[in-house]
Amino acid sequence: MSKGRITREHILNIAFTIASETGLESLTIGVLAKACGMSKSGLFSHFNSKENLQVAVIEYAGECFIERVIVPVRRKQHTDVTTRLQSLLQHWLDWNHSFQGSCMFMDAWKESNSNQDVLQQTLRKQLHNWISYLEIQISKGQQHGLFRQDLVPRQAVFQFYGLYLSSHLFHSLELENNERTLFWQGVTQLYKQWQNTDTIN
Amino acid sequence: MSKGRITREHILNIAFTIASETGLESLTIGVLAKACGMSKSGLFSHFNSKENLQVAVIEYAGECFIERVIVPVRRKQHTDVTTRLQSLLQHWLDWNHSFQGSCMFMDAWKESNSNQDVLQQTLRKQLHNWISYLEIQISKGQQHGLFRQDLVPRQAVFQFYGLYLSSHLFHSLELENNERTLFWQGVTQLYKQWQNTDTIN
DNA sequence: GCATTAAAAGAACGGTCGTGCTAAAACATC
DNA sequence: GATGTTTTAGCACGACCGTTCTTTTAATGC
Repeated sequence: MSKGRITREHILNIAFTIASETGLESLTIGVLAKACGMSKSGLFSHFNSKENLQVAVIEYAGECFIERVIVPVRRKQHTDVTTRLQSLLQHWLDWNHSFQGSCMFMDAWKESNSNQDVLQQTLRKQLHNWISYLEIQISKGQQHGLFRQDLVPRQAVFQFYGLYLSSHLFHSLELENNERTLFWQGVTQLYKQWQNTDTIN
Repeated sequence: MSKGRITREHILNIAFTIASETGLESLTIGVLAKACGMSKSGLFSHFNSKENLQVAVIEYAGECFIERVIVPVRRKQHTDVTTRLQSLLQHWLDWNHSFQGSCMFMDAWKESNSNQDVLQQTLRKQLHNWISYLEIQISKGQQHGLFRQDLVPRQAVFQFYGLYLSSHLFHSLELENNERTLFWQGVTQLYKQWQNTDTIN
């Protein structure tokens, strides 16, 4: 790998850390350059625009998300669907703990405002990917007879996402503890109402 | 009312509109001054610092929230608890429709990062107020025999908030329609699992 | 080891930010 | 209508932003 690619990766790594802690908006070129121990223009030449940098950071974060959330669960192919889904939620909840207790993608999504820019579209694609991945997991649960057949996967994902967002919000308001009791309580209740009644009746 | 107070109120009104559309972060003094048709320094002298302006805007938004969400429902004292709660959710969902489809308080909460500043504390207080108001409504529902006795109000509010946040997110991702089908579906399911089983058994 | 290419630094630019200071305008009071 | 008090405008400041140049340094290929 060329020297350029290596330092570029190094920059993105540090940029991801900073953006995780203080938001993508606060990731300025000057601050990032200082954190990397290099000059503004030296860093700039790797991306040629602020927007390209932001997009690169989001894509880097996307890879990191897959690494931290999806891959660990994919390894557990031998375990049953329930525990794998549970594990997925656990990793999702923990993937990007910052002091503000939020999720980087949610942060970035809030910040981006103009509907046409590249950054917004990159984020949109990543969020869509994650949502449809979750939908597929729900469908698998249905196929294994875990959930009732009339459950709409999107509705289920919608509710999962709600608990996820609520957990972040309440945690940052100091109304949710570190064990995420409210979150897991909500998940349990969702399972209960989704469960396949065929096996009971 | 003195002229100063009048223009101050006028400024806050416009500021609230701008912040609703493009976020509190993007509410710069220069932009706001231009929108108000006055000079930067003229506007500035009403607040003496950016932070004071931000706090004033948040407090103005809080009053507006009460006006739009709480007051309309409080007027319906004659109707039953269920429809009043329903109406509360409806107004909550609609109170601050911006093009990005988010809630101003959520936006602002994401943006504020330093735990000690006045802005963050102001926001925190407002969110706490709203959450405990919702908890009280749930308690009232319990007292009227609407919900089961072992329902924890905070848990209920946690789930309401989840649906609220999820609805905003999915709407901005164009995965939730304007009738908020996914949201209301979620609300219905929550009611179902909270309902008092005494009346059934 | 040298020539070529890539990477990094340095300095400067126009712009916008929040914030002071001072003078002018608008207002209220008598 | 003159006086004293708010309210507003004008201007300048230092700081930081993203970006563009030119020059120097470092890595690469033969």
